[in-house]
Amino acid sequence: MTAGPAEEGDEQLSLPGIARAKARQATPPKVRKPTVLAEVDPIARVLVDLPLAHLDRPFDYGVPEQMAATAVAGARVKVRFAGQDVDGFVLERAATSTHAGRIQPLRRVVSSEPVLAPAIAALVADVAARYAGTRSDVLRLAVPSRHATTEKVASTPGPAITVRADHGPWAAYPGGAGLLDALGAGGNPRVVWAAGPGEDWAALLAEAVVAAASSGRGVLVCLPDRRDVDRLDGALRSRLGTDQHVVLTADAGPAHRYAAFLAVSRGAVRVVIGTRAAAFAPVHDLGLVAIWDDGDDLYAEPRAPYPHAREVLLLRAQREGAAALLGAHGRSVEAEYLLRSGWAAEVALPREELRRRVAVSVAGASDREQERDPAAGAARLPHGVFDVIRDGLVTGPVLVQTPRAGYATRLSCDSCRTPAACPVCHGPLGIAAAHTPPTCRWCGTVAASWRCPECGGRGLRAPVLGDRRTAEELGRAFPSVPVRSSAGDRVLAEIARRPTIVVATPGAEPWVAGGYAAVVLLDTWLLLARSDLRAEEEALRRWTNAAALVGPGPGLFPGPIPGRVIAVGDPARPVLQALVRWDAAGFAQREIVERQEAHLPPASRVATVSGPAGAVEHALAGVGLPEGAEVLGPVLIDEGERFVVRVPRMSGAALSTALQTMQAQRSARKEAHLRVEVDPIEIG
DNA sequence: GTCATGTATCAA
DNA sequence: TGATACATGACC
Repeated sequence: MTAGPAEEGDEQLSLPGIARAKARQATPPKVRKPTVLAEVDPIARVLVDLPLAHLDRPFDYGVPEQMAATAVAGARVKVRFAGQDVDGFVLERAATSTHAGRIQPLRRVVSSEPVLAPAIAALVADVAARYAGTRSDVLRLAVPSRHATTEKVASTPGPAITVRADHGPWAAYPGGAGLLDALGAGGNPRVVWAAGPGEDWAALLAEAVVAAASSGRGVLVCLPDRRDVDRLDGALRSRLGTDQHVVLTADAGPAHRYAAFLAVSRGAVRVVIGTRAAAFAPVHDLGLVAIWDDGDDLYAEPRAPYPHAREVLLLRAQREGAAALLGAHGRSVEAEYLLRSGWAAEVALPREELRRRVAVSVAGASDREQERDPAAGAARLPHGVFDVIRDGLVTGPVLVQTPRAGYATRLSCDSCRTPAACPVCHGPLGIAAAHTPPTCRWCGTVAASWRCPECGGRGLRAPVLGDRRTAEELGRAFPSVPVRSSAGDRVLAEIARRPTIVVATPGAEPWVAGGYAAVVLLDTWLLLARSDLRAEEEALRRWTNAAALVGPGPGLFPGPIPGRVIAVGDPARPVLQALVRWDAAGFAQREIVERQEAHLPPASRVATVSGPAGAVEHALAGVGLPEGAEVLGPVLIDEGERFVVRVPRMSGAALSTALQTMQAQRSARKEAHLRVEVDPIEIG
């Protein structure tokens, strides 16, 4: 045994006769009290917070007698690891250790609060395995940082939930009542719910929550952003009061966040709603996981290992035997895949009910049409749109959705608006800086003599648009009507149902009780001009979400007529036809077929591996990739190179395991860190 | 990651 | 020969 600086704070186990002399020390050597270990379960298996993939496993520590009662499973502790103090969580207590070497005692129990429940420890391991990451990375996402003052306050459990679900809001959905009954009876149905247009989705979601909660089980709901969380929060308050559920969002302060977390982890509250991080909430006796609008990219965690809230919830439903509900106006490709594979059943409105609720049309915005109607004054608003706005304003507010300025700065033909493609590689043309010629954003070719392949035009236009300019145009066209704008950092949550023009960017559309009198979708070509693979799916999701805010049209005779939605764009595009037919499911099916042929998710499982030039290729060469794996690349990126690995969906777990092993081996060999992303939302 | 140990390398 | 640098493996 060697003396070193680490010796100073070291403790010893109760082995007699090993007292260490400190000859050179001037002060008399301190007599260390030998550590007496706990009588019952003297071993604590500790998950140590280390950034190293090859150390991502539990280590055994001795539990000193005085920590016998506090070092409980789930407690935060400090331990000595390789000579330094590090944080960890007690996974479990045990009578014996299988470790042959020396066993160090725990240094300190930071808090006896069991913040890492066994179910969450298992989930953390599942998520780490799924995303080829480490448990310590996932733990940072799953367990909020401690707030000691908050911890001292006891949590008071709310009374038992006695409210029964009301079947009324689900009446229009075949299978809706059955879903609520199954949840109320303690069953575990798995459902993809296509929320209809004009639906008060939060009210329906609240009934599903009430149904599952009334069976005595816990419920967890994830929503994309604060606004949607607030809506469900409101709906739940009117059904359950204020003390039966808790809201977990990142924007609450650390104290408030930790208090909410503790209320859940202590079992005082069993209904949790929140944004993506809430997917890890330690809800007791989980009976239902639900997610609203799972296609929203806010569900993708930007921190390693980049898990997606939908996948986290599905892993929990699987492991904890809970029901699952995926609700959305549109349909993500992944949700459609759950239906196709038979894992979930669909709950949707019948066709005739859809037709009663909404009528969608598409207006082409050709220049000729604008010439015919110069009085309109607004270059992007074809005649039909004015009629819809004018008619709608008779009874209520009209929503005008317009893509964000600079959202996709791809040039397009200034006469027919076809997105401009590079003549060499068909990449998107853009302008890098003012007064420079158009350049391909993929290969860098300067397209000085560009000519539109569709119409032969030579002019290019930059999409310099925005909600403000649109608002000005509409204000001139309808001078007697107030125009309000909702975008960016000035998002309106809700407006009153009176004649108003509301100009909003996608995702910022204000809610209006009773629905908009009409919805207008402008510049659809701009949303489609994005260059990534999910552009169409994402555009349809955004249009559908705006269009779904429509309420019944003016209904004097003989009852409500369908709410009117009009989109400005190319009526021939399949994605706009899907919108007209209100058939996001059909579009998702079509996407799945195309992606199967192109070996793209979800038909295939894809991972990207990036790192310093040369390192990635070398690393992948040494990995035992599953059968049928394709390695694509490299693509040069800022920090080096990136490869894409894809495998048949069946081999997804094997791919994750292989990449996790690769990371462990690299970290043991002290090789450069590689970034691995399994199922990235988009590549590039 | 830190720490301890082993082997290679070099000036004296 | 000893001092130093760098590689390697354990870490409970």
